[in-house]
Amino acid sequence: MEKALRSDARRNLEAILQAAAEAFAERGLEVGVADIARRAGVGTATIFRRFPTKEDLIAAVFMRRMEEVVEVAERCAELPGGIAAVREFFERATELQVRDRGFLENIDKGRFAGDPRLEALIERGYRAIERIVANAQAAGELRADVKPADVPVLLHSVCSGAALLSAGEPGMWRRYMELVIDGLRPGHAGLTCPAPTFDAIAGAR
Amino acid sequence: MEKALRSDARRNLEAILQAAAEAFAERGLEVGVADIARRAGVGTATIFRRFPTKEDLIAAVFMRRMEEVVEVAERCAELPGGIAAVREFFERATELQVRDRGFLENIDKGRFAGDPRLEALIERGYRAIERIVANAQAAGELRADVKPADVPVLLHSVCSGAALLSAGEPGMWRRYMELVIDGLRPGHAGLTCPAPTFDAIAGAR
Amino acid sequence: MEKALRSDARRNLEAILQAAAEAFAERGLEVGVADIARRAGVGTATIFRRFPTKEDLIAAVFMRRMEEVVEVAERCAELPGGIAAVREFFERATELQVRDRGFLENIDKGRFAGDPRLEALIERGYRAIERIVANAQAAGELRADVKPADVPVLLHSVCSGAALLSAGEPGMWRRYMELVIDGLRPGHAGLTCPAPTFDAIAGAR
Amino acid sequence: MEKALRSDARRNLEAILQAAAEAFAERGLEVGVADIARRAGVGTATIFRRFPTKEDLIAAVFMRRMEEVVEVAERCAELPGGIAAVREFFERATELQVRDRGFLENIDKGRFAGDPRLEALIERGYRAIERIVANAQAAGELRADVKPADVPVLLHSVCSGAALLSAGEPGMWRRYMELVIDGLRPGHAGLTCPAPTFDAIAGAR
DNA sequence: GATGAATGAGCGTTCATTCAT
DNA sequence: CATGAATGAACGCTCATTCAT
Repeated sequence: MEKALRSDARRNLEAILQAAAEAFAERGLEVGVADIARRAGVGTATIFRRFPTKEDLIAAVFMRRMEEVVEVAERCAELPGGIAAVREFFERATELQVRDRGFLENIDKGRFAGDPRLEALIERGYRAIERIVANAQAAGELRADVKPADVPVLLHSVCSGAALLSAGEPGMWRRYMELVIDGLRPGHAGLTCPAPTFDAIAGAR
Repeated sequence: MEKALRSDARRNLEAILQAAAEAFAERGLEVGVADIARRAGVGTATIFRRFPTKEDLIAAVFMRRMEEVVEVAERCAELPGGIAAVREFFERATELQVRDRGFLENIDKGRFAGDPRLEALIERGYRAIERIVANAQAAGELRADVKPADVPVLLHSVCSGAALLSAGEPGMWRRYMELVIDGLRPGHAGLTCPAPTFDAIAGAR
Repeated sequence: MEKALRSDARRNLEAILQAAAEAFAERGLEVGVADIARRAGVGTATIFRRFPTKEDLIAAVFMRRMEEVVEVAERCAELPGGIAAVREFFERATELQVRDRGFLENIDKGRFAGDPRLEALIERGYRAIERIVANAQAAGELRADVKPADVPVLLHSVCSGAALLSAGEPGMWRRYMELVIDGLRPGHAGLTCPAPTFDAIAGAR
Repeated sequence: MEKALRSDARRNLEAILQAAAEAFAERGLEVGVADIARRAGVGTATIFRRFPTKEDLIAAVFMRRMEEVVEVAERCAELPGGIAAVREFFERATELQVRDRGFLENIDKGRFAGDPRLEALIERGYRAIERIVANAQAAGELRADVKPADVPVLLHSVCSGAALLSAGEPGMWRRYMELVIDGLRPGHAGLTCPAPTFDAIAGAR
């Protein structure tokens, strides 16, 4: 159970998380803690009181964004099946990630394999993705040889590719999302490589 | 004109580039110069003699890899047209990049926009890609609304996505390459977002 | 407006400036920042918090000493005119500079021409020197062909010369000051070389 | 006895000394050995073959210039006595030193107390200065309370002061030399501080 | 003997983290 | 509890000096 925070403390915590989220998103994970503190209008020590290491702060920010992604997935899992739900998930999730340099770096670095809260959250996301995939495949609108674990991989693909252009062309991610989605439709030759499992994704790095 | 190097110097230079390439590939661009020197069996100053700054070393290593990629593209541009040449390019290029964290970081950071030698090299790559795309579209095996500038973006997409798995599953990139290639085949609905130009890729970051 | 410093910070700042002043005075400007930190009983980063570069620390120490010199000049400008005030200025100023290797090096290197606070301070010094010279010449005790800009040059002359002996013979500077002052008295043949302006002193170097 | 050098070696040695002399004069003693080697058109190792340490090279260059100064002194000691010979020495010696940053730095740092060849040379200079002073005092044109050891101190004074202006106003040293010489004429009040000995000059530092 | 490449100790500087107020 | 000052380990880089060719 989390202790109840005093109201000013809660406000500070929120300011820190928001400042960190902005800073990491804009400039990547190497922004200094002092920069974040300045943005949040607090002292550095206040940050370290809540987050014993910078890593912990990164994880918290990452977790928040990941929560949004998982919620998107869960909402999409409730949609009437079909490729439209897959596309909806890619759209919403890409929108959340493509401008967030820190988030993409976190994924690239493959961190946070050990955090149980994060793992539980991701587990929820996986379950939702499984339903999205199952629904679309049941509707015959998603090729059968695609597996749920492909989805986060392809999502990251779209975001990383589109991020190359996102500074100058903010909406360009949609183009690459569409191209990838088109590859997921039925009617293609079989894949020559067996599917990974979810477990392989954040694995040994 | 480059001066001929003494044999020991040439050996050391090669050792440095190889050590740096390995280190950057395995651990990313933040590896210390001292680590690289140790790996190469030389002193740190030996590195700085050849590469006045760490940035220069990074650029040299990046350039080497990029040369390989461009050569692959040029070779594929000579192949009999069709989607097979596109696939061949993606295969060979992904193979080169997917295990190289430093290379992917360089792309993500959009560096080296100002280096004229690199820009000339990339220009060559773009020309080759244009031919690959034109050939495949002439053969009716590549959807018409795909443009050459999409290729480097999609290549980076495949590599970034597959990199998530490459530690544990070294060959998995092929799966995602195939999925993306399938999205490039003709017969899909039109893309809702106009194509970027090459110039937009390494743009304002 | 300068923010008020916390008491511990103020103490450390003072310790740093004093340690730096001593170190530069004794051993010249090439003393390492780490040496100064050790002398001051602080970590190196504490120095860099207040002085972003070593150059800034040097400038601050230089400025402090220069302030003392300028205050001496202003005090001497208030004295009843005559050569005695000139001598008083040389005495007090030489006393301040002759044991300070760092200060003399700074003058020799002609640095800090660009710092506006320093230039304003030096301007004040020049104004005071002009008064000292005018008073002494009005009293007929200073030769008429000496100009104000000669004073800082001659002061540096005395200090540099006397510094050769100051280690073994701490009071010897007085001898050379007297010799130089004697050269400033009226009754000598005219100088063959026109006077410089203040502006020429910290000029192109 | 010096070994006879092969002619190319002698040429190299000369080139090194000249390059070093120029470099030290223009930019001070902190110029890198590599810079000097480049200027001389030799490799760095060639310099270190002749001069085991940079210090030794500095000493050799210093010695050469000092030889010129001593020769000037000896020539002036032969002139018909009077203040004119003193002035002639100051003129020639200042001309040699005022544009030579390295030389002045060497004097300021008080080095080379231990080199027997240098000490012998300086001894010769002292003897010559003693004669110059004695001649001028015998002629009644130099104040009696000035001692020979004052001369090198005052010479350095003139050079250090005038060096402040020498970049922009190359002939300005003459002005300060004249002012100092005027202070050496008879007819001034006695000095309050006893004269130093030659031994005190390069003493404890 | 001459070269220039290699060296490693040391520099100024940064930053996540701890401590005193 | 919040602050910002202090810390020291680590970084990129330089240079007098040594070594291999």
